[in-house]
Amino acid sequence: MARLKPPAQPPPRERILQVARELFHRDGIHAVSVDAIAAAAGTNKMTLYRHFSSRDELIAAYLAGLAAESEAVWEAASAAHPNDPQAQLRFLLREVARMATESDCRGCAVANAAVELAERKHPARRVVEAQKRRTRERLVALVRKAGYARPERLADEIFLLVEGARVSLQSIGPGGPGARLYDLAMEMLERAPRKKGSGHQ
Amino acid sequence: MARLKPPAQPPPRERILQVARELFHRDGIHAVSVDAIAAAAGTNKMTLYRHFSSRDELIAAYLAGLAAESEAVWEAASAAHPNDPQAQLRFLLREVARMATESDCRGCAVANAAVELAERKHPARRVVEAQKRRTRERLVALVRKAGYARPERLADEIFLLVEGARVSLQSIGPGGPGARLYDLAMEMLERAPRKKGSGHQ
DNA sequence: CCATGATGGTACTGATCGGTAACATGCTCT
DNA sequence: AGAGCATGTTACCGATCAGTACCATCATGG
Repeated sequence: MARLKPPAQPPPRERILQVARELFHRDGIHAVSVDAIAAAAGTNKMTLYRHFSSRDELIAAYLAGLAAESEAVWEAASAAHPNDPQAQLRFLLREVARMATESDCRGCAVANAAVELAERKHPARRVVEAQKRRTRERLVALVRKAGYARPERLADEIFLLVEGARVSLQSIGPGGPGARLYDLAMEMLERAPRKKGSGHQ
Repeated sequence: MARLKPPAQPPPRERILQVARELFHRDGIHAVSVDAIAAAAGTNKMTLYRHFSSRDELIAAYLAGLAAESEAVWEAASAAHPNDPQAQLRFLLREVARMATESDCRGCAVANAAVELAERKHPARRVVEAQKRRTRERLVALVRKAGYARPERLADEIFLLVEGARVSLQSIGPGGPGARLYDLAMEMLERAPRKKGSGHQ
């Protein structure tokens, strides 16, 4: 008796999204079938299609989940170092650099999706573009808040370094230029000119 | 009479590779069937399989062709500005920056292949990795020849900027940070410290 | 002029996959 | 207990695709 229901397991929609997150990122979106996702989630295709009207919509939901995760990282940075944009930058760069040096990491799942989904009208592309735009804006804002002159320029520089590190991880491997990401970005932040009148060193 | 044979058209193998280059890059590797390539090349699947033992081998040949094309660009830079590594760097950066701002460009086909072909044992991955490694080495050599201190570091910085510009082109679009690629790289080259004793300004 | 080899064309197989129908099960709330 | 609803299960359809068999065509070279 006393069948415990709450701890049983999360509802199928969450399990499906969790499994999709892992398999899509690890094997590539086009390489994973809905059957495989449903099976790995401990359910079946029918239940999957009761929660997602199509495979493409599952992909879009997957990407939306990634975007939410990215937001969470930014908020974690803000929470860890409130009112210290320099420390937040270091925090974020440390996070992404750590990921971009793991040998089994497949880079940025959002950027990968953009590469895999070449059709310009794919519903997931809107999510991808929105997420990248948002990241760029947050980065610009943070760099500006840190007191740098030409914040858009410096932010874009960092943005490109990060994106480059994460793609090249998949082509040239973990020993490639991406291994220098943290050092390069940190030196860039140290050398970059501050806005005059900024209170920083 | 006098049927002209030489100008007729290149042999099917070349046509197939040419079409594969266009379609694989434009639509993504996994989105193009061998039927589509054969048809677009004005031939058929049977003839395709007489020249390539499998689809994967066609992909590998496609990537080998891209690598050869990349070599040609480096040699063009060397030929256009012999014994002027600075000018060669500008030449190469201008080329890649021009491509990375076209709205219909799908970035680096080699890097895209690495993203699309997640299986670590895919025969094409060897070609991808070799090409990227080669590019990195050439860039390091050129930067060193240009008289910079810390050439590996500066070369990797440029490498990451370029790679980042070409992926982000596909996610955030042509108005993204990649639009600054040329300016950022040029300023980086101007500001970077030279090896002491270097004859440059 | 005929043999040979490369190519074009058609048709097929076997497998995978997205998506759906129909039915069975089991939980929840009343 | 019973209604209702989400879920599990199986089977199926239609389409696509990699790869192959088989034959027709046509140029070339002896």
